[in-house]
Amino acid sequence: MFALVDCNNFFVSCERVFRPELRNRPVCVLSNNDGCIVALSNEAKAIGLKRGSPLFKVRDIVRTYGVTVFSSNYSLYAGLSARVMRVLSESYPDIEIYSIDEAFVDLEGLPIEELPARMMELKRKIQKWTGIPVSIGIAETKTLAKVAGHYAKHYAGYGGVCMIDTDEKRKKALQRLPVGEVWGVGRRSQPKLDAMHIYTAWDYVQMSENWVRHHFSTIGVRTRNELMGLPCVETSEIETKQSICTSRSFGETVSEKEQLLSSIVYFTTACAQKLRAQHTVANILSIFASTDRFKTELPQYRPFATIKLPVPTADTSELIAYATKLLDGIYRPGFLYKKAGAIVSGIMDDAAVQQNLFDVVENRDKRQNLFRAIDRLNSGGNGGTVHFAAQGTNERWQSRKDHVSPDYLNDINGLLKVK
DNA sequence: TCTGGGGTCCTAGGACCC
DNA sequence: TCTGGGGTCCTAGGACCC
Repeated sequence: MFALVDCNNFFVSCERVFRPELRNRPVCVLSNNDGCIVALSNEAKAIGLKRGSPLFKVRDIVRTYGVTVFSSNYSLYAGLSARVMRVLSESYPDIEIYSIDEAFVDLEGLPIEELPARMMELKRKIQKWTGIPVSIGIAETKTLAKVAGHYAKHYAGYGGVCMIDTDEKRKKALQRLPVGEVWGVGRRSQPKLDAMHIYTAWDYVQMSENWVRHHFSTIGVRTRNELMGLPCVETSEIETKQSICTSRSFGETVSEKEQLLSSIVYFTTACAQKLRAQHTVANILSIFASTDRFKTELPQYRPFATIKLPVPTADTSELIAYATKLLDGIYRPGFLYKKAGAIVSGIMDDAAVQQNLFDVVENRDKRQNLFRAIDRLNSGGNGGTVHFAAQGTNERWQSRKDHVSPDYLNDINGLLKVK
């Protein structure tokens, strides 16, 4: 059996840990640049707010109901996530962290009849030790555990823990679940499925394997098997990422090349740091920029440029030099740029770098030590302690964060603000 | 005034090889 | 008269996840 442990309204719950007076109140957390709602409390959902809504379109609701709004505070969420996962893994060593707010627990070997009580105890412990409420679904496949988690979260009667352990319960659960809610199917496919008169997860598993393969490929077959109780979803063993993208919308549009370049330098620097953090190098670098796609009355320009590097690298200054060249090739004056980013791909282990006969960079080993030192200085809550001059400081493109909470976990001044 | 930021996987089709 | 069969690799696009 597997358990899925899922933090409830995670970003909102993180903010509430340090602002307990906000329990039972409508609360939202916004995306980067204070753009869209990405997390909501149940009270915010109840007054009609939805995930994905741009804040400016729901200002009236926010004002009328006195909704508390937060800019996203990612280091806070990452810190609390680590605490939740630590509590989890101390009780159950075989866990798979699936996302910032979810983990699967392998319950093999434990008596099934004990599982509900054990998971209830786990839920209580996570709540008490971290302040984060969770829901737990238990079933014999990960997809069914997700289904069980759905019921645990949305039906108060379960008390936050739901187990699907018999065919009868499975049938009931699937018959009441719209197929678009199933993990791996997705809402985009719901209209297509509706047209075929497949409305529930139960309808979906009634179709033949060949039919599912034809219409929804091998992934669709896997999902069908999982819903029937046949485990097909492997433990994900993606330890290193195959591509890394860093990009942001700007707080204000920029048109000067120097401004755009400083943002590209910042994004490239972040990519290099992420490469080093997973002990890899990359041999493809891409950059892109974009005007505001919502302002259709303005001239639009969305250039993208890419280059294959002679030697794979995670050297910030080397990547910055290539990124600068790429920008030279695509920059056009007269446009108002609203977003930009950098992508590294062609990623491989840093121990497996092939030497290039025409390599012009000297002292690669020494430079590696340099960046190791820089990464140490910038680690923990000390991001930005050391950076390249080309990145600039306090540039206009930096994201808006009008409602950000203190950095409670890393900054003593933040803690002092807790009531 | 104002609309997020990451990732992964699969398939089809074309280019190219023998 | 008449034109196979089998493979790999790459890319673009779509769909999914959080």
